[in-house]
Amino acid sequence: MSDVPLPISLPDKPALEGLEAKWTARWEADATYGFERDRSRERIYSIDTPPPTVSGSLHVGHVFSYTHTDVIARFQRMRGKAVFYPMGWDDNGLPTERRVQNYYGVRCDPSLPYDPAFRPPTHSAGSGSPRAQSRGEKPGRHAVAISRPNFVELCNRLTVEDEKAFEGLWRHLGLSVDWSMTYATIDRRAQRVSQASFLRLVKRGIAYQLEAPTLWDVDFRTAVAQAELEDREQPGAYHRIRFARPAGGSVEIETTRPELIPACVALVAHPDDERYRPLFGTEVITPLFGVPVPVRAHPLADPEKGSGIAMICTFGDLTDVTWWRELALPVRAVITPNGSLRPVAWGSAEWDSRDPARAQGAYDQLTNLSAAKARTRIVELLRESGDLAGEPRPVTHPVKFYEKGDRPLEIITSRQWFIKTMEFRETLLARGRELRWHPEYMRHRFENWVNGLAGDWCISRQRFFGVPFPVWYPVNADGALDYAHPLLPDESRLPIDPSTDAPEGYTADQRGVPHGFAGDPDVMDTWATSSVTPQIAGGWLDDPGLFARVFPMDLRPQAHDIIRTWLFSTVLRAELEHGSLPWTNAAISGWVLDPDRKKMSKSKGNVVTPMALLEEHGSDGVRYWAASGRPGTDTAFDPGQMKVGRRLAIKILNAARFALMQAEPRGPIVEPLDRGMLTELAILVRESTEQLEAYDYARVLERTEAFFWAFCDDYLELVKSRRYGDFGAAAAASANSAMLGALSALLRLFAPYLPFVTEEVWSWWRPGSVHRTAWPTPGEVLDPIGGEDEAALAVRGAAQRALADVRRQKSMLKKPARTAIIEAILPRACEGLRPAARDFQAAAHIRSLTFADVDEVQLRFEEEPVTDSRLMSHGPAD
RNA sequence: GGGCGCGUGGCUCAGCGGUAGAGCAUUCGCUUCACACGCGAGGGGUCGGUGGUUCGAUUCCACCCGCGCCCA
Repeated sequence: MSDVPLPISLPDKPALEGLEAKWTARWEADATYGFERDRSRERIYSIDTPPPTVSGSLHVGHVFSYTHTDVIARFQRMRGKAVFYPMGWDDNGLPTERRVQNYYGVRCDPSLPYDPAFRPPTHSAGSGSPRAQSRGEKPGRHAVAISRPNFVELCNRLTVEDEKAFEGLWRHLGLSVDWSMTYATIDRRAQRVSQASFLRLVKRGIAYQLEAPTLWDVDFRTAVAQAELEDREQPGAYHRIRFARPAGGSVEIETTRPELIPACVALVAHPDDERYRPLFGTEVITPLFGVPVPVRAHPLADPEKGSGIAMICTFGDLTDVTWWRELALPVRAVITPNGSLRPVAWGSAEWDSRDPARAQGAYDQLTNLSAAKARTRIVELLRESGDLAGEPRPVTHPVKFYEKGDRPLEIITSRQWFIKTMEFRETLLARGRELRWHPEYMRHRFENWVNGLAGDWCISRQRFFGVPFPVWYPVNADGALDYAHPLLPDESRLPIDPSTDAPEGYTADQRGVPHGFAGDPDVMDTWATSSVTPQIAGGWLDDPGLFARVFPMDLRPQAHDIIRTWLFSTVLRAELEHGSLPWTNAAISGWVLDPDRKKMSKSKGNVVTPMALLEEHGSDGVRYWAASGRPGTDTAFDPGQMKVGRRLAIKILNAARFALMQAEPRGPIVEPLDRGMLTELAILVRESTEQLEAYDYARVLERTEAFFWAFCDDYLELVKSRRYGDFGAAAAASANSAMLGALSALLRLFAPYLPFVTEEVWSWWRPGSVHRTAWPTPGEVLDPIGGEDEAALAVRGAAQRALADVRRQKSMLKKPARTAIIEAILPRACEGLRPAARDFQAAAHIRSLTFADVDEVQLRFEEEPVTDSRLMSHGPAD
């Protein structure tokens, strides 16, 4: 501790109020958390923070997990690393579109031209029914249709506001982010990186387009990826349905989706199923529509399920897709992108029927109905025709939904861009083993997901506010698009928007005309951009010097629910682009649970907004709660813990005030209690450093807190009399020097967790910011006492225990604290405190101390202090 | 159905081979000159169940039960 002490200036009544405002302003003005980019790689610690989605509201879960990251960032900074810690905003995609629709009462119609004079309707004008609002897609009858560029403008306008609110909250929480490096996943830099990376993948054949069956949300009218699915238990019913055999007789299948009978292309049973073996290779006739379809064999058919024979449709589920592909079946699609049944001309080439008139009569009653309504209607038709065997049997079964959607997903054939993943599965598993996970067991989530991948990653989304595909297609003489020869821009032009920019060699007026061009209408999946945040933040294309210093990054912190999306896709992209991991460590946070042990819901998070929490308990108090949640562990939302944290912060203020209020004289640390305390502190420092290196921040906080509390309640009490000078200047000097050394180290140990109170106390007597000060070392703590002092450690322990023994006796006898002890006889086991007997006797108010063969502490008290009231009632003779 | 995690005092959680710990809550006491947003003390648990390994298990192993998450 060689720094020159400042003149000590102490407040009369230290308090936590106002520290957030005071210190966030100072840190900003001093660029305390500015990244020093000229360091060499090994002296940099780089963090790839998941950009929060600004259109969602920030909730306590964000505060929780981002605090964990900040603790690590602050620790590494104090360890001497230049910490690369930018914040990003994940603006693009559906959440923002929904919010803009609801907020402004508009909807996007890409067919409209840009209107430069457009003014958004006031959002109070109403935006549809509550249900429509909650669903987000249908802004209501009175929503104003606007062009895509106008819509994107509104998206940008709203996200700017959201970003300000988010940044304000993060600053108030005390995140040590370098705000000069902030990015958004929709800004030009992000678009350039996304598009360039995409183009490189196209050129290498890793990104490809294909017309294929794709999971599709009929409300949002967009393709979705496997990672965005979730299974939901839904009520449904098994319908037993008769298919006639031409030679007579029938076969009964069971299905939960009878409305897809017109889309049936085959029946399928297990190859070993004796019941159906004779039927393989024969044909059966679909009910109502009279379509001859083959009976086929395939091992995926489950003999135990239903009747053991199933119908294959275009497409009822992903197994249908597998069967369709592997059995080379035809396509007979009836579901449209909006989820209704499309008109069909029965008897035409693709829609063969033995009785076209009857098929048409039946099907016309289904046309334009939603799948759910068509199901109800077709059941009635089947019942009338006698093709329904028995009554539908209600069941509850898992149905695939888009995680943000309201209606079951359909499988629609459409043209989409994909990134190859299946052929990299082994490589990805190897990368997963290479990555250091905190906690280790989270690796299984990743492996589980990679092993369960069912297909390549579909990255096209039929949305508006996102990164456009930098692709055009030539328009043939007949007006059709030539998908086989996409027109790609030179990388130097990026970012481009194919809906407003023209490809090289074409002019703008050739858009959409024969021999002209057409832009790809889609935008990229939000993860297609978010999976390159290390490249965006690290300056991959525009700042190679920076990129080389920060990539692969040191840390990806995130919650465990997005391992399959964010973590997975980022690992994939880094592998494809750089042949490396994107980061060396992944620190996985748990969730915040409400008192019912459920994940804290959005609505609940909104009841107690994060800012209100920070204001009530103080940022340090909330951070204390957050940092006590161990890596990966779901943690209960617990205001009680925040209060504990707040009390700890107040205790730090008061203890520091005590230590600093009479800091002279200073001198050699010779007293055993002082030496023992510092020896113990050095052990804490050493172990804390090791544990923080291993991302075990919660344990460090717990142990530092325990040490600090004992430091206050035992050590400071034991040395109080001596430091006030009762035993002479040299003895006081020893206490003061030890106390200040300990305070300095303790403030630094607490600094990553409680940045505000530690900075406040630091400013009373030390130069600069505690957050730019070197992390304490055992050597630094031990230097003034010439190394560990085991004997002193034992003295301290003995004194602590004996003090507790005396306090116990005194408490059980209900003596006032200041009651003096004329004589104390302690068991010989306590004799170890002898070298500190002076301090011990002063703290315990013991006049005469002896050791003897007794089992328990024996105390003889002086007469209790006589109060005025006793004088009145008992008289002076007492 | 598969994977992972968790089940320790009223609550929230540590510990993880040697006769049970913390904080909160509760009870009692104390205005002790840094702090009553404080200090001291007490009560409270057969560490989910059953087997096994071991001189010895809350701690290791197996199975079971319950809860949660992820994936089918």
